[in-house]
Amino acid sequence: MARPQVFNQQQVIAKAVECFWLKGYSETSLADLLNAMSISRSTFYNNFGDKRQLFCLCLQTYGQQTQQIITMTLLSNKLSGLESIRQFLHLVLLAPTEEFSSRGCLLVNTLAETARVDDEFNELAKHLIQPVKLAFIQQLQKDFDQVESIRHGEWLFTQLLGWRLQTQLGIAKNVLEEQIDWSLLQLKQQIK
Amino acid sequence: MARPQVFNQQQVIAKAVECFWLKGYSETSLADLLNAMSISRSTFYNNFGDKRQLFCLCLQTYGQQTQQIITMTLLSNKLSGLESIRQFLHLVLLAPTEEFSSRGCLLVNTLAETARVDDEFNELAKHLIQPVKLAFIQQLQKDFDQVESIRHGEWLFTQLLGWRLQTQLGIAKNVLEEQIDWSLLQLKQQIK
DNA sequence: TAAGTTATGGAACGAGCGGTTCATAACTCG
DNA sequence: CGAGTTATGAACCGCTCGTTCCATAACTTA
Repeated sequence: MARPQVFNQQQVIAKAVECFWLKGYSETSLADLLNAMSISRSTFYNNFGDKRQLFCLCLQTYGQQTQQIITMTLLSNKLSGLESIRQFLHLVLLAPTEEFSSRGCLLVNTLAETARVDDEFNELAKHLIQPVKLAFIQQLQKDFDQVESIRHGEWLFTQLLGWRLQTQLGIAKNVLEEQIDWSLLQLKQQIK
Repeated sequence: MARPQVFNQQQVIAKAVECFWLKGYSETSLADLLNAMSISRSTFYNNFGDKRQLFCLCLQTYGQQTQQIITMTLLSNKLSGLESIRQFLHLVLLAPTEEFSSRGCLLVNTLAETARVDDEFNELAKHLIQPVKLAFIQQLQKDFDQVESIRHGEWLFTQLLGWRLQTQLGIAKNVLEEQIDWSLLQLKQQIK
């Protein structure tokens, strides 16, 4: 009875994610989005509300993909706690091509961009990145008690934030790898 | 022969720094600046060129102040290498009031905001923050050889970036202090 | 006083922004 | 076919942005 949607919803959202990922929320104009998504202005507003709503949707989509990476690496339970964390860090920090790693992480970028400026976005990003920290803590509980797992998990999370910023400043991959290995080594030496 | 400048140049620049520090470059409007600086539109353009030029000036001013903190703490040479680094970190991360520490660091904020978006600003911020990393390395050379000083200095610098982000996300001061102490402890244990 | 410099307020600019509206065309299915 | 839904492009809105210009006033010094 009705004309079907011609565009692939997920594909179009993926394009929007890429825009926001590349330039951040405020620097991404509607023209940028429409161009990348290859839809008309009208279709945009009919389907996605407005720019803010689309951005929230993009954050959530990105968050889900992050969840999948966590599930694949951190929660697969094949490796020891620290080794699964190492695998995760390698996957998100070292494995991507230069073009991708220079984008950083959409959630971390959003945290930095919207801090002190946009509470709604900031809270959402903060919420969506929590699973990473929690997964760290969960893995560390294989080797440490509750209190130490939390302490070390939060310590690692802080470093992850630093590394994500560093990848955008153009840190050399081998330096980054050394730092990751060294940090994990410090934790390994704490295991009784 | 001429009417003297009525406003205090340094004071007015300090106000501009505060604006950019609070909301970042793009979110700070000219109206915000004029209001905070208490000067007219015309005076603004006559004295500071335009918004971009003023921002560069603010970054440099902030960089100089950072230099002074470095000189006071890191290069005073009264303490051991690691202890002077601890003093520096305490001063910039723990000592400020909640209102101040939630602003983060103007240079780090700028790095995050302008990455992938504005090369000129990004390069300038990157340049102005180098002294911090170099001072770390310089201090570590009291206890480590050249190669290890560089490695550990860059590692600490990465953590500083993470901590600066964390302070904006509202990390508890005591957790932050624990992390700093723990990181420095790891380095201390490396001293032969 | 007169010349020269600096500050001021206000008007106006062009451009870009996000968002709305509308008429029209494309399409599916009863 | 015709009802109902979806997509489209173009025009348009009001707003804010950074920036420029100008006439005028305030002030110092020769």
